Amino acid sequence: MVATTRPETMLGDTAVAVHPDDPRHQGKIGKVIKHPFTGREFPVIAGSVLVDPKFGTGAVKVTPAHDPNDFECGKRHNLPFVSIFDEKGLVTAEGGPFVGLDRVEARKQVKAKIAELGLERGGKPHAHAVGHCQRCNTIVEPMISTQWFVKMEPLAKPAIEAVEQGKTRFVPETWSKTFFHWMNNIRDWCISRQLWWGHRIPAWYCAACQQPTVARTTPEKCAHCGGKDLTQDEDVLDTWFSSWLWPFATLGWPDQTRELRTFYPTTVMETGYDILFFWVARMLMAGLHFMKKVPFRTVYLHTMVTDEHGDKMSKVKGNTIDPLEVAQKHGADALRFALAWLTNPAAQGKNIKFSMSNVEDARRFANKIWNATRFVLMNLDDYNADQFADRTTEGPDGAEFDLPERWIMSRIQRATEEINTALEDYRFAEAAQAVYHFIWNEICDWYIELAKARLQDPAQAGERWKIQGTLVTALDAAMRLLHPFMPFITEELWQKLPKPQGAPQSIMITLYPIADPRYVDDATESAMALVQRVVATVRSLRTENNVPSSVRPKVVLNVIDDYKKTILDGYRGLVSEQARLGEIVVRRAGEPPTGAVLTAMAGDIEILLILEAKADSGPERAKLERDRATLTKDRDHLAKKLANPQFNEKAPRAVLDKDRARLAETEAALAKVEAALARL
RNA sequence: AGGCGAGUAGCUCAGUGGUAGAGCAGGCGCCUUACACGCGCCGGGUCGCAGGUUCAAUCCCUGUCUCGCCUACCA
Repeated sequence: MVATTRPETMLGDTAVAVHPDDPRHQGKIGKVIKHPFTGREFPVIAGSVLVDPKFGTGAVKVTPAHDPNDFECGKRHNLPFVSIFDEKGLVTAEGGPFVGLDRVEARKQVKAKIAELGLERGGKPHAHAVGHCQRCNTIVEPMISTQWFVKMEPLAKPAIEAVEQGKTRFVPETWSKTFFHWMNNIRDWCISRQLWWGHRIPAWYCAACQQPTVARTTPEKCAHCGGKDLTQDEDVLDTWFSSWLWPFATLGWPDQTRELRTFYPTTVMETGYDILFFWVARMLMAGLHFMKKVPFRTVYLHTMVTDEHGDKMSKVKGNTIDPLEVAQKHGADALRFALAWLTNPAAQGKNIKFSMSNVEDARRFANKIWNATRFVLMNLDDYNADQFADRTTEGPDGAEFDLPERWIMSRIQRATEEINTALEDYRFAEAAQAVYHFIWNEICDWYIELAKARLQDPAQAGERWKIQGTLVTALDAAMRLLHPFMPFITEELWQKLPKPQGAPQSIMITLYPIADPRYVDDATESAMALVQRVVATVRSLRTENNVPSSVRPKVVLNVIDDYKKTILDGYRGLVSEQARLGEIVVRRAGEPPTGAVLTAMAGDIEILLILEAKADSGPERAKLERDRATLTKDRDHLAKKLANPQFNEKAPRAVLDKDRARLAETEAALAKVEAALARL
């Protein structure tokens, strides 16, 4: 008794296989079976590969001409290969009484005939794995036919060696494992395709001797018998069979063109990881075979772009996006930036979940850049680019520029460094995010804001050209850093920026920024960080306590060291402007002011906001209590850590010093919070 | 079944041996003369689970669970 999901194929059976160790079927191996319909006689064979004794009845019918596994089995056991379907899916003469039936009809009738003869032994539901056409869902019928293959092993070997020797490397490197696994187990490549268009296979069959003649041009006569009646193979070549020639065929090969000499091999091949075998590995093999050199030195593989649910885009499913439509709606820059933002080196099984909201975010970013540039241009009426050309952080008198100018110059270098490093490592998302952060959070949120009031202040007219020049410098750097990610808007805006004599005609031919260590300024950055911290804390205090933006309260800053006093004293104007304050007093110590006072801590700096009248102390108390909880937790954690003798003994000096300093700061801040709470 | 990955804030994802970050989403307040495609502020995470190594683990090791991808197979 055998089980089958496809009864109709029994017409082509030429054996029944059982497992050699299966006690149920021991005596049957070698016996001959008579086919109930065709009358054909065939053996019961022992098949340890094909048969899983735990599955079904432990006996399997073998149809070598219509099943890939049975085909292999048929070769192993020298079984006849009986084709029971023709190319239209109709039963051939081999099918005996069923001849001429469509395969679907044949299935019904074979089943009925089995029942009629009393041979049916029941059935049960079974999830089968018969192949279906992806587009029309028709069952695919495996059949035997003559097709052309490329012998892959001799081609694979040099490619494996090239990767082993590092002539081509994968980014991320982990893909070389997958590559080796596939290449070491490579199968011959079937290049025949039964499509109605494409390059016809250059093989001709002789009517006289049936032998194939393979030639570059249409042959006059059969290479074997000289026969003149030749017919070309109907099949066409697999598309990848021409694609694997891409790296050199596109450059004029087989002619030794200038382009071929210049661009072969190329540097980076970039594609989705699903293309690794289809194309990348094959280009590598073809390149080594025809050009004797690898086609590219680096293969960058990114994850697949899927829809927002993580489903692979496919025309059949209808979840594809049309890049041209997206570009039409949101701009090519937005589309490009959105993809860059999401593109990091491929981790297997992960993908880029592409959604329109990413494109919309990128478009907002483009809008932001546009407006920032507009602001700068609006303030350049009296600006002379040539005057500023060689100045960056100090004036002709040798005097340093003001804090914001020195700060953004330093930040330009940091951003440039970060972006370049990320790009060199193929971490495109990180690079894109770094540009975004630099432009939005540093240039727009801080530098432009710090520039505004000073540009309008008649008392600072002498500073004006420095601020203007620095704004232009920052935008110039920003546009050039962003250019690979948003080529169109950056060119447009860059063209509008004032430039000194002799500047390049297009942003495309400017140099990509390189960090200049001369402008990296740690002291300036930490001073600015202090200003930012105090401003942020005051803003938070005001917002949480509903102090309207029209009110400009006086503030007292109690600091615990001279460094902070000097910095905050020196930049009271900036703090006052950004935090919308009135008078600012910075002091080392003093009695807490009486009356309507709001208190908050910026690290260990105590901020006392003095109001006309104080209303509800609830929000202030809640915030101070939250601070107290956090600070207490931090203090306990640090104290416990530092009390551990093994920590003191084994931890690096720098870590110890840092933690000790942090404990001291935390304790000081906590004491001030406690005092403020007591006063409430 | 074998191979390869991933599990971190509501979502999408960064990240580092020294007490966690972004974008978006959410809440509150603002038309503060570049931008409401905006500005300011706020909330939110025992970094899948269990062991181990270490002075110290989200990060290293082992096991485990879940999810995904690739390859093979499913009479």
